[in-house]
Amino acid sequence: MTDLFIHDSAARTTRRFEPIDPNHVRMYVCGPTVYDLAHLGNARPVVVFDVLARLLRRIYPRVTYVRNITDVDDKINARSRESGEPIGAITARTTEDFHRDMAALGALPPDVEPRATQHIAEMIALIERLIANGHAYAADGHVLFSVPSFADYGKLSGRSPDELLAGARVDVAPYKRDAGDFVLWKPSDDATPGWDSPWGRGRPGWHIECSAMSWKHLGEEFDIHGGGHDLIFPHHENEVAQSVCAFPGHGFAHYWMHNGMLLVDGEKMSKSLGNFMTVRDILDKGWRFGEAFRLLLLRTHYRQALDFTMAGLEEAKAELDDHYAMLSRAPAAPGGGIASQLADWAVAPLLDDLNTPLALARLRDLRTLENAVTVGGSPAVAMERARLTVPPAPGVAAKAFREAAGVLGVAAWNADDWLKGRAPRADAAVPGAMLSAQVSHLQGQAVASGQHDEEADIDAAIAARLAARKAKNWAEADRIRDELKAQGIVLEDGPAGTTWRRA
RNA sequence: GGUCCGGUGGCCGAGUGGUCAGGCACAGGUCUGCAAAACCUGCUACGGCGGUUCAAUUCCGCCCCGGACCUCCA
Repeated sequence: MTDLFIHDSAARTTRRFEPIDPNHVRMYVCGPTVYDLAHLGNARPVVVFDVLARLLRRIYPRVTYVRNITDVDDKINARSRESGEPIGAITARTTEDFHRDMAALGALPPDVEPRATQHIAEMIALIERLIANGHAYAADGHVLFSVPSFADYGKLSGRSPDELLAGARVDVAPYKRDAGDFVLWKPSDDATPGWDSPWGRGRPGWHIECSAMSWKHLGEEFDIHGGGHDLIFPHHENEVAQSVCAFPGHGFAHYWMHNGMLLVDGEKMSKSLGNFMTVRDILDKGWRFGEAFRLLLLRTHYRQALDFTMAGLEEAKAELDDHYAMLSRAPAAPGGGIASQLADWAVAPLLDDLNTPLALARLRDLRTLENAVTVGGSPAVAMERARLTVPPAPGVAAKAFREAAGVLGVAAWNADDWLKGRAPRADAAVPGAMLSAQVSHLQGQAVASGQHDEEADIDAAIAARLAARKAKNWAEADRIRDELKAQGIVLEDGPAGTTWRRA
């Protein structure tokens, strides 16, 4: 395994990744504010940084991946006022929905998933440090960060405080010393959640939670901080200001990574625009569309904008169908040797700032290699790209495929279950946490459909067709095939007999 | 208005100063009772105008178009 390079938003260039401690890589990614179902755009950073976490774990002996849950926020308060549902119920339910949806996208849980409400003490401690260091002040029940006190403010997002003010879209609160100052702590009235603090009963501002939680779980300084591109300003800019000023001499995050926005009809999908589609909407099309959506996300480089279309989702689903068909055909083969060499070749593009589209192209070459040696055909073109001089033995390319696909987190299901559209039963490679979350959500669908009886009917129809074919009664054989096709069952005649799959 | 990112073949989408991306769709072929699957072949593009260079899709400048951010946002 060679070196990893990642694009650092702060440096605005791609840098070789050099961990603070090669024996323990630490990463923080901004998680959801839990007041509503996750939309498609929310899923992008989850999937992107899931791939990064998998890659880091392949390279380094220990990785701590922290992704927070923001369960105190004025949007949550507003939702509660509108619906009458208690705040605790909203956040608990939405957190559970989020876990379920992300699991259905094949995202492994982070190592630590801190809740903002459980880190109020750390936030208060940070704010006290900032006041003591002369970077924050209390005013009118609020505590504000003093932007002019931090010379590097604006460095991350690449703007000067003057520019920021020129385009500011909000009125400046009277208690601010400087128009750019932002809230660390604000007072709560009796109807709003609040915690006792040196400045009275109140609640945290938006940015302080991430500074507090990354500090608590990763320390004053850590390797990678990730999130959506739209968080660079003000969220991440303010995080830097808070953390660096609270802990002078520490660099906070060494690398900043930001994923591009997911668009729909050419515009950013966002809750404020109301043009969003939820992950749940995708899953309602069938459990296989969870992984199809994950593949769709990875087919575009993470820093590019991605325009979501249903046609793209269907294409991703079809690609997975072909992958699983290959996997179900391939014989078992030992790992190591050529298999690991091919897996490394397929994964290698990820080392270049997570070039998932190229890695996926190599996965397709592994599929072609396997198909050529197990089904028949020429593996020459794929061999050339994979720099092979001899065709791999049957099963070897599939073995490599499984290993490389595991880093991308795709093609993780049992191949036969996928093809036959059965209740998902993940392969052993899929960790239990993911399995249980997916099965609990999805198992009901298949069981309710009376799947076992249906499969018996399909097998009977295939047997009847076989008899017709033996009698050279082609009309009857084709009639049976067409009848099954109308039910979404596709038959394939091969040398080893007839197989079927669900379209 | 300010800052930044992008415009690649019918569609999606990597990448590169000179030699292959890849996928989908489409067309043809091998195989097959037919079909499907699989494999093979074809389809050869880099928004516009200048500049640098022996050579630019790739570097620079300008223009056009799209998008993001400018204290709700993944």
